[in-house]
Amino acid sequence: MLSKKTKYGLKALTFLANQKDREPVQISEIAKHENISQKFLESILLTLRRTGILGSKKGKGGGYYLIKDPSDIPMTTVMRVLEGPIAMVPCVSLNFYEKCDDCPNEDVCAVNKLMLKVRDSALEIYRNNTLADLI
Amino acid sequence: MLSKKTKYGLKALTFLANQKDREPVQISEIAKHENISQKFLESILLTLRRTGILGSKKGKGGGYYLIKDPSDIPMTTVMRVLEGPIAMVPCVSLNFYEKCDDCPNEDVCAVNKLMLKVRDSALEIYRNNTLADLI
DNA sequence: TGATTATCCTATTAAATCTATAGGGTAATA
DNA sequence: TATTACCCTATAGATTTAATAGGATAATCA
Repeated sequence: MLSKKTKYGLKALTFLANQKDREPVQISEIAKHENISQKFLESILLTLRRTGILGSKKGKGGGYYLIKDPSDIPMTTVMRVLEGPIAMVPCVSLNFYEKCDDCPNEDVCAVNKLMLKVRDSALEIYRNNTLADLI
Repeated sequence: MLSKKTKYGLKALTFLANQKDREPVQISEIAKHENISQKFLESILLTLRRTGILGSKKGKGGGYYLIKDPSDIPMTTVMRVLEGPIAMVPCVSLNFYEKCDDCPNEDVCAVNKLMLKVRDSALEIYRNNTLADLI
């Protein structure tokens, strides 16, 4: 199941991408428009800023804004930052690989075999979709 | 992330599919061979039996066995039984559809749009892979 | 028939994760 | 220098997942 963190993050990003200009938008405005708990959204936007997807401005007239063109923000990046690994098991993860401690041999593991295919198909979607494709 | 329930269930199913004959295999044997908590596995096998994927036999010489040919057990069935909906959000689920209460309009929702594609790609994998493809 | 075997079933606990809130700090603006 | 709005950490509440406990039931076989 997709976490609310990711869901809210995606909604916030598309809201920002839909702005006419790149002027900062206040957290409160995004939260209100997208029906999101403001404080929760605050921490999500902070994460997105730290990753270099968003920029921010303090003080009056401040807020968050996209730092890149929506077509330069692939869903792989967004998903990994918000949701974590795209793979459903660590042993098929590209960016977060980890050996399963209960599985003696990856090469003959059915779970590994199946989840590798699932990962590849998901990856293809995320790679071929940018923020621009969602608006 | 894939739940351990699903992971263990898949391992148990492939173990059964790898048996030469269709003789019942005891829970304890599967649990030992696949490094799974026996009691936890017990509840998983029970679920698989209730869904009609496995058969069981009580008493001496009893155990669990596949009730169908591995090539007649698609991963869509297995995943839905063990993991639940294939979709990552209820609003794009075929078998477990539910409207999001925080989202006023599905048609313009970015999350819906993206997750629909992800669901379709996952579904294609699960539909085209049976238990026979995992062994 | 009765002892043994192994599944069947419910309830409960323990652990982990997710979601949300609280409360104040910091920097920019006018 | 007052106001605005982001910045940051900690924590609590809720939910889900994983595992355990303990016995009931049914089949087998001597």
